[in-house]
Amino acid sequence: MSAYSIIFIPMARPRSDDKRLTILRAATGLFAEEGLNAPTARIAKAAGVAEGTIFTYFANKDVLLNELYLALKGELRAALAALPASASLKEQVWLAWRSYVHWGVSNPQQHQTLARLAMSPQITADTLAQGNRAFCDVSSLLEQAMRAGPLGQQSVEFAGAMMGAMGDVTMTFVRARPEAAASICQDGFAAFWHALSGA
Amino acid sequence: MSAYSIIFIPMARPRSDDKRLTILRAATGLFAEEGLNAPTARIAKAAGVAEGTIFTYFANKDVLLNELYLALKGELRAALAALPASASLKEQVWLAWRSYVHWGVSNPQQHQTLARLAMSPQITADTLAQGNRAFCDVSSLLEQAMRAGPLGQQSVEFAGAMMGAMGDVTMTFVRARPEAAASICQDGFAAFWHALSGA
Amino acid sequence: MSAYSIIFIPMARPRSDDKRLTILRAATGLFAEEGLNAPTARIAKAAGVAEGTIFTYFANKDVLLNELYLALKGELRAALAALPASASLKEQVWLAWRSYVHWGVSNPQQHQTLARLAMSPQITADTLAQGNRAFCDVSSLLEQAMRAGPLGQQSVEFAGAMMGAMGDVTMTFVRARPEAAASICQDGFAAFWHALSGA
Amino acid sequence: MSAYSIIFIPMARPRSDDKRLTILRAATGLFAEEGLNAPTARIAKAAGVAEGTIFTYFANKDVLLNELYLALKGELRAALAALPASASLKEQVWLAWRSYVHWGVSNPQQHQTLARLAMSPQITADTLAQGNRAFCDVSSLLEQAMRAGPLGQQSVEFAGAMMGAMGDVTMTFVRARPEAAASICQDGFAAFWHALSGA
DNA sequence: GATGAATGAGTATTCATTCAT
DNA sequence: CATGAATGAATACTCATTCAT
Repeated sequence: MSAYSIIFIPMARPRSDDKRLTILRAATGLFAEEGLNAPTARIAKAAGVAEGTIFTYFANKDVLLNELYLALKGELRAALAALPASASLKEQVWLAWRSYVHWGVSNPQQHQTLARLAMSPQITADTLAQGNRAFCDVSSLLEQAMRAGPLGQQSVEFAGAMMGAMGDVTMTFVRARPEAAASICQDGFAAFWHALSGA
Repeated sequence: MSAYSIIFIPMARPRSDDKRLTILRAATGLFAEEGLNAPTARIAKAAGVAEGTIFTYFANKDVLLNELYLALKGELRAALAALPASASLKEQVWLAWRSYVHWGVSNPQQHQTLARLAMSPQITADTLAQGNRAFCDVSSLLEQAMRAGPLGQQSVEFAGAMMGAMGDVTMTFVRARPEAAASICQDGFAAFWHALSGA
Repeated sequence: MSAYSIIFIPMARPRSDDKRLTILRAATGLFAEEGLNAPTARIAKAAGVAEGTIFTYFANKDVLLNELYLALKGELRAALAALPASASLKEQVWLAWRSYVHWGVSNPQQHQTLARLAMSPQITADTLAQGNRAFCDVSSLLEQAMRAGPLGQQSVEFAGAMMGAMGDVTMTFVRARPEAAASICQDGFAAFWHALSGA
Repeated sequence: MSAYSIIFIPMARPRSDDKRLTILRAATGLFAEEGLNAPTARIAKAAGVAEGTIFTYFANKDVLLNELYLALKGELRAALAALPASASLKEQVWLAWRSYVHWGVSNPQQHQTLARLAMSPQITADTLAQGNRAFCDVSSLLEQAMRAGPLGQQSVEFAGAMMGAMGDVTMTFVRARPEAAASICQDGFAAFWHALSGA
């Protein structure tokens, strides 16, 4: 950026990011428990801030919803541990799958809220698109894996959506029987891998 | 009144099943477009009845939601054409899959509203259970097909949920590219069949 | 009655007085328990008639309220047993007092509803006046008794109102301690008689 | 903010007791004119506040009613001027009576609303009890005065209720003929005093 | 006449958002 | 910037009354 740039954003970042995150976290919890129409007043209380404060961080509730969607997608992305390039394709997909399921199981509120947001009419197409952008490395993995499989003629997005959907189902059943988590997660992956690669 | 009737029971306009359905249909449309918190007043207007009329057919909005869930599940069930016992297992599953995807694609509002209801905290566990009861014949198909596959150790419900989830994804992509409906539906099924049977 | 008539309405007295009374009685009970804004629908149900039937007997709810007021005043009037002209003035007043208190205690719903109606803005001045008309014989008793007392300069209505108010208080306390009914009723009368006659 | 304040506690507009009172006063007027089911919206308008504001001061209408009851009882209590211990018993009771009647006559809305609230099923027994607590000094007066009278065997509450009831009647008649206020008030008291003391 | 479904104005209450402090 | 009282449009639900059967 040139020294002549007109818009200068000082380093003094007001509106502490900390408080912003606290609000998002409180919203996540409430949305999981009461649905997306949990009142902003309750979110504020859960976050330990004043009702009005929410609106210094988010222009309105819709903005809050969209930013929360991106934040949760970001957390999920961060949870998908680095995929070691040395490992085999199947192993890499397995690692991605496992971290996805693991994230959903250990962060049930985040996962459920993310699922609800994804279905909500308040999340814009733009936000949805932007949310997917971070997952391109997983996409390229899937692209390779699906080539010879039954979805060979379809788009990577199709395979990605399948992974999300099948992963969600798997999480649900792990949650119901946590003691069988490992086998459920593995069997779910086996099913997904067959669906993807045909073998 | 026939001359044979001895006891005269005066009767006001009977509650019409037709009107009940009109309301449910209007609700389906609005819920698909605006989410489950579409106001009852708008539902009434869309159904062409007075606001109060909704509450002669449904005690409150929650009841409306739950009954709508069951009604939509029922429509879906009815759409799953009779499965010919003569056909092979794979063929029967294929027919079920195809009718499911077809139903969702040609009834997008019903499908989306059903999906939203299924995630909503207002639908009781009891309603969910009751909704599944009608699908036991599909379940027994899946049970046979999954035995030797990767989900062999898991419950039928798991397989059923997978079918639902994978079908939903398939519908979404058919909707985006209707001209490729046939191939998308088939490829989706191929993926599902691999996931289910392992072959 | 002809053998051909299916529906036989006896003397063809329309709007059976019986049903009218049933409705008034049901209203009395509900008004006592829930206040005067108990819904007409509930009154109908309690009376065992259809919602609409109420409005063939009473043009609207206000009319129902006013007619109920008069009906209850009438019942009260009927309960004030004939006052034997042979008895002394004090004894006659005592009999009137005793029957009043007794009526209120043994008909708590009637009494409470009457009290509520009397305070309600929906009862017209005309109705109130008409309700008092039947009590002129009691009035003339009071008129004689009050002459030499502290209220000697005031109107009979004043004394009548005092009797009503003091009687109501007495009923309330009898209801709270029914086992002491007799002494409470007597002491209440003694107080009233002193207030009235000054001795 | 003073330079001496160490801790800065940001404060929004504090909840004003003034506004609370304005609402209660508006409610008093409307309840007197239209009965207790005057809509909250109209109360708000009369008080010059937004509809929602009522609910920042009173959790719901029932709470408003109960708090209004206590407020009115409080006003009445405050109106019962200090009773000079030097005066004779009868004179003290007379002062209490006169201030009571005077209060009711010069605050007809307060008085009528208080009377309606006292009969309403929405006022809890607890509120009623709490409302009476402030009147114990009057009670002890009555206790002395009633000892030798016709109510000697009864509770003070009985005498208190009589005073309230007889006072209410007196107010009503004063209101009808304001020019005769003094004599009506005195005669009413004479009647009450006879009822109480027997002389 | 009797019935109860239909009506729609009316009601208490909620809630996103603003703004005085 | 934070706060939370103030706002008023919006919402689910009620209820007196009408009217088709």
